[in-house]
Amino acid sequence: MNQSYLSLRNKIQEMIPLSDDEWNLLLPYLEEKTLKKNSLFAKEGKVAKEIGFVLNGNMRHYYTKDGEEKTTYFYFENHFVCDYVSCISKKPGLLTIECLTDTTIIVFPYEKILACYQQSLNWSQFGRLIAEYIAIGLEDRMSGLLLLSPEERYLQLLKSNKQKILERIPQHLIANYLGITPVSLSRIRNRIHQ
Amino acid sequence: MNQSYLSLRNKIQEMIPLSDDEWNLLLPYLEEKTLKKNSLFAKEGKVAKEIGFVLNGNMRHYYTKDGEEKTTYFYFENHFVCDYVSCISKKPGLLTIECLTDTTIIVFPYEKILACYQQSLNWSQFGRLIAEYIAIGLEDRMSGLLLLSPEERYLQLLKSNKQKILERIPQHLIANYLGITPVSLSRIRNRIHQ
DNA sequence: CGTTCAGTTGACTAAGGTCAATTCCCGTGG
DNA sequence: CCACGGGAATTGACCTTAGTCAACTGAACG
Repeated sequence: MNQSYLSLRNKIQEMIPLSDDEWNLLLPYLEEKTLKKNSLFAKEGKVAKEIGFVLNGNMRHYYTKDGEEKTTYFYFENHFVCDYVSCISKKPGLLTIECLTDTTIIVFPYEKILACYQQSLNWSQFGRLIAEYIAIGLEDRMSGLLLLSPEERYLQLLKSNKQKILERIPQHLIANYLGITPVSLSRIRNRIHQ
Repeated sequence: MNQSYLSLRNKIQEMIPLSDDEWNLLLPYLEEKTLKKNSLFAKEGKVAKEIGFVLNGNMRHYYTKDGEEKTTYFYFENHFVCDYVSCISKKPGLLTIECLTDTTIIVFPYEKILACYQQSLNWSQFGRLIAEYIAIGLEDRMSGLLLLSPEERYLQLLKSNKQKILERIPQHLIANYLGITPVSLSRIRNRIHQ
């Protein structure tokens, strides 16, 4: 069997048990794709219909306000990527998801996995766990914005286990992720390192 | 059957179908409680273990930073109330949930409904839908904080369908909910109404 | 008729944004 | 090997916006 698909199956099986029969409910709809650097996986204003799973490369997602981008998430290999809120609400998304490098992903239609949720208790549990994971991530992000100053958010990032972000993402995008301008991040760094 | 419990069952059945057998999985664990004004349903730093359903009264939840409260949600009758992120992550919550009036609620242990999720496909779908509802709410809140100025958040609240908040919540708590001080909200109102 | 608390108003402060100039870093071509 | 070009990062001067603190107003209630 396709090695890429196997890594997706492994990812899912870290969360729930999955028989071959259950896996075969989704398998026919999987597709491997390659996306060029700077291309978009999801676009603000469109209803998201596909879920992706990153095999390699990295991506970010951002909200847009008056032409300004507000990054809130980076995606790396071995993670799901999707404007999940748009998928589940079936409303136009606020998010744009962009490839920061050439990226290979597995994609499948949200409606197909929704059908799995409705046929299998294990799949349904998976649907719950994914939604819970999204909710936990959103609360983490929101509480950071609400409770921490930009400087505290930067310090928290330094202490966090998100080393991939610090290692692989350029500083002006990290600034954007922290909700500040590159100029401000530069000053914060200057302040911190005396 | 207890009329209060029926209104909970109706609420659930707006989301999923539920047989008597399925309902009976949860029923033994339901309990009606009355909470006094200013008492707490959940406390920051504790792992939340119960889900509530408001029969009447209202509540708010807030995050705390350096002794300051940051309100992000108000609860009214006929809604679930819970630090759901703490329940599902089994980690100490960031939220405190406080009664703004005397309040009657139905409560049940999270672990009991989790057991329902694991036994019944319908209940499992309910678990997914609840988590999705929470995620949608959190994204809405986060994107507002990220994309809108305090004044824009106030204008959005005025246009929204959250009339209950404007009608029943005092202005200093609305200011807190908008992420600003009562002083700033007063100035914004002054600006808007010329 | 005070007491209290929410809300308003004014003066000042703090923190990050904006704009522009400068420096740094790195890859490319002569 | 060196010079140049371009984007990223830094720095300085100034601006904007909400916060803070304090004084004041007004309505509710005993």
